[in-house]
Amino acid sequence: MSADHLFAALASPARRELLRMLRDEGAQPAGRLAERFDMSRPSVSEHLKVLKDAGLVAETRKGRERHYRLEAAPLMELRDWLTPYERFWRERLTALDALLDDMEDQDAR
Amino acid sequence: MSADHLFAALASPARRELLRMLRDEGAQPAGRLAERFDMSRPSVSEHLKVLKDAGLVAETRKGRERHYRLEAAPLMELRDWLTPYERFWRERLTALDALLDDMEDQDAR
DNA sequence: TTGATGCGTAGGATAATTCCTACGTATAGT
DNA sequence: ACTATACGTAGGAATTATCCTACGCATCAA
Repeated sequence: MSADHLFAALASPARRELLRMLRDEGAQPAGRLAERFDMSRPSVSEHLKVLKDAGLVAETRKGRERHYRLEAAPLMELRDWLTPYERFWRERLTALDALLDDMEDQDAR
Repeated sequence: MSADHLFAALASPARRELLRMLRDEGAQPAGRLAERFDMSRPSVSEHLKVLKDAGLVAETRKGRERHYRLEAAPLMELRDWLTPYERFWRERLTALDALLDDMEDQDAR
């Protein structure tokens, strides 16, 4: 629920890259993620922990492996957070449209 | 353009609150924003600077005042960043639907 | 021109983040 | 039982973030 954790988790490029990998390549064990990362395996583990605390990732243990999978629900909260700004954005656009219309009126004279 | 600056700017609750104020109350001078903030005025100034560097805010100088206004365009980039995750989210939902359908089939027997 | 107002910048203390290596724990295979 | 594998955690160094007070620079008002 805490938006703070969510935004903080997304602030790191490394964590966003992890999310992207899980999104495009599906659930994976931590080690496989770390292999293609320019970062030590333990550091990747910590990033995964941050993502887990933010609810962006969930783990299922399979033997000694831990598969991580993307949990997109918090990102939909982010979309909700964004909504009132979209409205603002559109207002700005329509204001711009109005301005352009005025300029056309000027030209028409 | 750099998504890093954008995400980093949004990581701070104080900065998100500033954005909300500008969104809900319109453009304002820095001092008026700081008045209702549990934070020193110079600190608010720095937060505004971070927001400006991220393109989320623009200033227009009016005499000795500086009016800050929200620039929502970068947030629309954020929405674009979000899009491929929405697809993932829907896939999960349809997978859940399929599962529920299966369970109904089971019950129907 | 003088004094007050609106804001930003400088410098610094403290806390948080980010990365590492070393180590511990649990499972799998032999 | 013993070794190798897949991880996480501990502890610490280096960087960055976050806040403050003190100060400087314009602008306005008289």
